[in-house]
Amino acid sequence: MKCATFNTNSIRARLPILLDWLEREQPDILCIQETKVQDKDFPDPAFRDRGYSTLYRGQKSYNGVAIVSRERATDAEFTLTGEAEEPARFIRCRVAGIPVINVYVPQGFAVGSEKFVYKLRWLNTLLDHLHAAFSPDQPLLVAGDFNVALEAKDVYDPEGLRGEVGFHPDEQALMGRLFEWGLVDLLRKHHPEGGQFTFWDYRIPNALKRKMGWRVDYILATRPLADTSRDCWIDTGARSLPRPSDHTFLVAEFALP
DNA sequence: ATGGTCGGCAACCGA
Repeated sequence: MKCATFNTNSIRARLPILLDWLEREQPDILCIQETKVQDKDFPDPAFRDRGYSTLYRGQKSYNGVAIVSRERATDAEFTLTGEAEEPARFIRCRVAGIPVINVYVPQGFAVGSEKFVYKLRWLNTLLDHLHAAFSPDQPLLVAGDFNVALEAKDVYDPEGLRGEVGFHPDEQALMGRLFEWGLVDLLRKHHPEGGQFTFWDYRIPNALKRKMGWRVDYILATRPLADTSRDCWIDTGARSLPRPSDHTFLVAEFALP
């Protein structure tokens, strides 16, 4: 079983590279963030034509999440119940019997801002949801864009970025509680050396070429599922095609049918 | 080299 996550920054703008990757890699499950499309405009036929089933929840201009899967998903929920509710950032479902959660964690704008407080609250709500609805002893996949880098080896300039949004101890502490609960960071498990990034800021000229990246996208799994993982890797996609995203594909392969 | 990102969507907001 192959699972992946990808922040598209507009699924319509990125559809050619997304479909190219889908046909080439044939994942069983793909979690998508920042679709930036209302449900009525989601490009459903492109996925159906390629043998994939879809779940999506979007809104105008901002946010938007989708889960694309070979097997039809069941038990779909689109609301992270709790204090910090916002549409189009969360999907929970089951695919082939495995619970799957796709998240687009708020970016947080700037440390100390209202949006930063909201980001911390959102992560807290996710943690509460895991405690309430799941057990770390059962298979669970959590994938998405968390907008948080964990350690020095996960950003290009740890000294310069420490304390900034996306690399702040309060965010990292909440991520740490996900791991304490029982989620395993699969890229870290298979490639602990670090220095591998999933995101480069468009506003920094030639950030990709200059290796000025962050690791903010994750595939996480509870121990029973993580124990079956064969590998996890970053795929920058077909950069020769027009309009590559500022994020990469992140992929995990499991020893499951 | 006197500029320097995207995308959505129609003036800026969000990342």
